[in-house]
Parts: sequence; C-alpha cells; structure tokens
Amino acid sequence: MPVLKLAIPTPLRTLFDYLPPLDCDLTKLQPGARLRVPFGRREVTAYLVGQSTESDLDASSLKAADALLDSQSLLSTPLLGLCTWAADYYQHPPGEVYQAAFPKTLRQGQPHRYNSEPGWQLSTRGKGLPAGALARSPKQALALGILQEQPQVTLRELKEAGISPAVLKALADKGLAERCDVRLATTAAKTGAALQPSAEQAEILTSIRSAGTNFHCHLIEGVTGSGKTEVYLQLIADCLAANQQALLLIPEIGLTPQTLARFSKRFQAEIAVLHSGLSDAQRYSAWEAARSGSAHIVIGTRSAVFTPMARPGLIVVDEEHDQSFKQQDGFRYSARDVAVKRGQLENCPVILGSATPSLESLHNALQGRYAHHRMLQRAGHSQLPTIEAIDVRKAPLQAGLSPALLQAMERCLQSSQQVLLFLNRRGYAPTLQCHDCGWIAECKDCDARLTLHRRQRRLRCHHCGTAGPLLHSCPQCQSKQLVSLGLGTEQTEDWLRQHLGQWPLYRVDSDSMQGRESMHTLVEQINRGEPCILLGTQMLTKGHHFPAVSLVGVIDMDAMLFSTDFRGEERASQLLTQVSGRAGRAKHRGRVLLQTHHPDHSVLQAMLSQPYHQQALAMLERRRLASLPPAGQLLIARTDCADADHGEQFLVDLRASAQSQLPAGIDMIGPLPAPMQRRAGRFRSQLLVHTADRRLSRLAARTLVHLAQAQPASRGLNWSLDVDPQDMF
DNA sequence: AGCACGCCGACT
DNA sequence: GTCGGCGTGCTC
Repeated sequence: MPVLKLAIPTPLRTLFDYLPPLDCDLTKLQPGARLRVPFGRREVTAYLVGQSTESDLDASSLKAADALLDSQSLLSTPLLGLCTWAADYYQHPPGEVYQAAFPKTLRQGQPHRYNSEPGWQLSTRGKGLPAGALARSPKQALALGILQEQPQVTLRELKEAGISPAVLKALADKGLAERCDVRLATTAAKTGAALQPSAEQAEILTSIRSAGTNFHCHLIEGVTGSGKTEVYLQLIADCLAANQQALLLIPEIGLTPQTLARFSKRFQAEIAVLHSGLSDAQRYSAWEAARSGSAHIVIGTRSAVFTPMARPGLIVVDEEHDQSFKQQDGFRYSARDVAVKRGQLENCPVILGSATPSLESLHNALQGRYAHHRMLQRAGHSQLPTIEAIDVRKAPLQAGLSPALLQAMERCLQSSQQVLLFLNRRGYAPTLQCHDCGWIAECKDCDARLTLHRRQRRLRCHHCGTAGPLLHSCPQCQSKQLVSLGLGTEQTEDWLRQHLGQWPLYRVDSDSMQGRESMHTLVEQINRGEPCILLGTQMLTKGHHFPAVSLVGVIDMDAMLFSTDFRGEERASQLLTQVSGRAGRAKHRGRVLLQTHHPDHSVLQAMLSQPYHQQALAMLERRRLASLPPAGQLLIARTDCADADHGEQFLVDLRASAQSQLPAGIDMIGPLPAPMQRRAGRFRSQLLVHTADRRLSRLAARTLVHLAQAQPASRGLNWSLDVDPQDMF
C-alpha cells in the first residue's frame, strides 16, 4: 500500500501519513511537491517528504490527499535534506520547517507559476494553417508568421514586432492562437572589471580558489575597510562564470540598497533580493527567479537561507557574527549555521566574513574545520583609528557629553570632518521618576521601566511595545515633580541642536528611521561629506561606510561593559570594533573616544590595548575554562506562562524525568527565572542544559522534546527548546 | 496553531 | 428557551 509521508504546518513534531490522491500516478509524486490535504476539519497545504509502503497507523485511519498541487518537485534533494536536518537539529515541527522554504502564496496553496511571461502560441487549428495564410489581413498574417517561426512568443516581443493585443484577440477569436506562459531562458551573466586586488586580497582569493568548488568552509576575518566585499565579488564572479548561482546572506534590510548598488554595478546579471520589506508578489517572483535559476545572484536576510536554487555554487554569509542571523522565536534557527550545513549538502564552498567573527566561527577556524583567512590592512592608505578612554568621573556632563568629548567634536567639525556619536538607547530617557515620592514608571506587563519618548509624547516599553500617554503628575502622590533619569538619543539630540546648532545633526535610530528609504537617503546625504554630527544607536554601526567620519564618540561605554549574559563581553568587543570601524576610512586617521566611569575595567582595558582578534582569543580561552560555547554546547528549555509557579514546575518535572534517562555528561542547571522574568504579562522560566559535545547535545534535545511532549502541561503554558541559544533573556 | 465540542450565564 | 463565553482535546 503506498503511503505518503507529509510535512504539515502544525506545531506537532511529526510527519503525517496519507494515501495518495485518487487516480494519481505514483511516479508523479516527487518529494518537495505540495499537496492539498484534509487535516482535522480543515484543508491545508502539505509538503511531500517521501513515500513508503507502510504506515504505523492502521490503513483504515488514513485519509487520502485531495490533490497534488505540483507535478514536479519545487525543492532540490539537498534542500529537502536541509529541511529534514533542520527539523531534527532544532527539534522543530517538520511542517513549519518545510514551510520556510516556500513563499506565502505557495504556502496558501496557490498554483505555482513558473518563471514565465505571458505570451501567445498557435492553437492546434492554427498550426494547421499554411505559411502565408490570412493574406487579407496583413497584421494577422504577420503575427501568424511570427508564431509559426517560434513555438511560443512573449507578449512583449509581439508588441515590439508591432502586433497589438487587438490583432492577437482577433486570432484567438478565430481559434487560431491562444495565450500561454513562456518560460524564460536563462541568460549568461556578465561581470564588469574587477578592482585590482591588494596583496592580501589576492592571496586569499588564490587560497580559496585552490580549495576547489566542493564544500569547504572559509572564515574571512578582515578588519573593517580591508575589502572583504571585493573578495566576495570576485568569488561570485568565478561562480557566475561557471554558470552557477551565488547566495549572499546579509544581516538586515538597511544594507540592501548599498549592497545591491555595488552588485549591480559589477555584474550585468539578474539579482534576486529577498527581505522582509517585499510584498507577497515580489517575494514570490524573487523566490521563483532563484528557484528556476534565472537569477544569478540571490541576496537576502536570514530566511533566504532556505531559498531553493537551481545551480548553487557559492554561499556567502556577510557579517557572520551578527545576531540577526539567529531567529529568536518560533523556528529558532541560526541562518549562519544552516548556511554551512547547506553548503555541505549542496557541496559548494561557504564563505563566512566578518571584521569581528563570532567565537563559534573563530573556534571552528582554529580547530581547522574552517580555512582561516585574515586581512589586516585597510584598503588604500587609511589607518585603523586610535582608541582612548575618557574618564568621566567627576566631569561635568551635558546631555551625557564630557568637555573632553565636546572639545574633540568641535575641533573635528571645524576641520570639516564628520562626528559619529554612539548611544545605544533610544527615546529621551530610560526612566521617569517622581522627585517627591520616588515612584518610577514601570511597565504593567514586564519587569522593566518605561522609556520616555518626548517627541511622540509617550511612555513606551521597549520589551513588549505598549505605549501609554505621557504623565504630568505622579499617579501615587499627584506631585508635578516628575523627572527623567538617564539618557537616550532624543535628549542628546535636543542638547546638540541647541548648543552645536551650526552643524547639521542626523539622529539614526529605529524611531527616526521609519520609512523604508529613509536610511538610504540619509546615507547618501551623509556621504556627500559635509561636516555634520551623526547620533545613533547600533543601527548606525551595521555595515555602512561613512568615509568622512573621523571622530567616533561612545557616550555610554559602561552600558556595554556590564551584562548578565556570558556573551556580553563578546558583544561589547564586536560592537565597539564595529563602531570604531566607521571612523577614518578616508584620508584622516580616525579617533575613537570612549566615555566611562570605569577606566580600569578589564574588558575596557582589553579593548584599548588589543585588536579584536587578540581579545577574541582571550575570550575563547575563558569560554574554554568555563566550558561555555563554543567549548561545549548549550540548550535552553523555556516556558512562558501566566502563572510563575506552573512554568517552573513544568521544568522541575522535565528535569526530573530527563535526569533518569540521560547519560552522564549532560548537566542541567535550573529551572531559573529568565533574566527578565515577566515580559508581556507572562512569567518566563528556563532550564539550561550543558553538554560537552554535539552528539550529546542532540541526544539531550531529542530526549527533552520527547519528554516535554509527553508531560501534562497546565493550560496556557507554552514551552520551547532553544538549540544553540544566543541570548539568555 | 486552528477548529470543534461542550457545558454554564444574560438576552429575546 | 438560545447565543456565546472560552476550557480541553484532536489533527495521519
């Protein structure tokens, strides 16, 4: 008995067995095709994973699929393998993983339209006409002639030949021609002139090329401005020359216009871009361009790692350390890690690039699993900036700015250069307090204070998004003496406009950069090079090039130094190195000033005295001593629940049942309340699971999910497993 | 996650 | 008498 193994989008971690649709040729059922199936009391889109001749269930309890939606597979064998691997590795329901490889329109069960343009062809009757027929209507005869030469002609080509739609309509009315979809032929990509590579670039290119076109993972660790992108471009050019496609993953959409511009300039090629800002139709057409192979280059954010490609030849993950590659809810995958796995399954090279590689990737490189390529020189003659700490203890601060920083800013602006100020806190002030009774504005749903947003006249919670009106009197004692504490970008902006108003000021944070194009426009404005002040959050540090910036001021370095997460120091080093990298790319040597109350802090001292690479080696050693990732693996079982005790009890029980089943070498810590226990009205607890190696970690993940599924959960309790968590929360 | 069934309060 | 509140149980 033929049985179909289907992945169905549902939170259940299993495949479902169905009988084939009635009157269906079994050889037409290819893995990666979609089917329409009855599921419970509704109809859903299912994805064919495989066929079998038997089922664990009784044949009588199997339903038959309603219809096969795709007569051909839409996913290649390696991509199917990738989905299967990811479902197992992340212990996530297969249906939801498979769904990640499809655009929304196809998930909804719409018929697949191949990469095609509307066109016309002769009908059976039309094909029977002799050449030179229809001589009495010259236009129709011309159209007929064209259609006789080529089996299918696009509407566009017909129009170019002077055939109007009316003429075609006339042919259709006579039953001689009909509409059709014309599949597009793939055209070869052309590559423009490459830049002359530097000695370092040339060496890396040679080394990567000599590693061949099979799977191999390369880590390019290149200081900001060393020209990693040029290396990518030349490798992609090789890939295109071999008639293969390249996949480039980038952290966020903010970067897309710049990246796209650079790629369009170099390549006369079709580039498919996939990011969250696309409409469903645009996303579908980019997806289909990648899948059909008409797109030569696919550029996208995290989710693009699951895009099908006809001829993949290279995968590049730019800024591989960036946290946005890790999905933080639902299907919690790391696009970087999935990309490496995909390279292995597609058997093509994978390039991970960063100025500040993650300790995971650096570890793999040092272990010899990845080839390690370093670029230490900046392109042209620009030097890396100098970094100095400003001890702000006892210094009179104005909107967070010390006299030393202000003086440096003015000098910089007067010599017609740009200043970048980094303050990783949006809003006006992070706290609103009553001066008379000490009351503090807190979020009613989270263990967090409300941030004062003056411009929007709101009190907002940055954790759950709720926003309330600005208060003018204390709800506890009715005093009017409400004072703001702490500093956000809005406040520094206000002060700078008043006191250094002669210089243009651009605030760059997610509040001020609302429109899709606003960041792009701003970057262009800034790069005209006029002296100005840039003030922003980490939005400002992500990949943009600001050649005229020669001074970077970090207003609140201390916020970066104190973190509860074991990855805190790694993040701080990366962030600081990335901010510093914005400075001094052109002729002037840049200068970075860090304001701190803790000039002797060890992390700060390391940043002042060593480049990122050395800091990273020291951090790796500390991780090794503490058996923390990448030395050892981590899993977190999380719960969130309206009742704090229920969540914790669930994890206590889970731990107890896991304890008896798991072998030695798997350590469990907790359950503990999450670092911010209450968020959006729900109490969060977590159980940490630490193992020495990957094999044990995967065993632990499977066992925990198995036990958690079998465990009775009180109503309203959600649990999830986070494999390779990036944040403790 | 959906979507139904099911058993108790305020309306025509 | 029913309309509908959301508790709980199932999906091959």
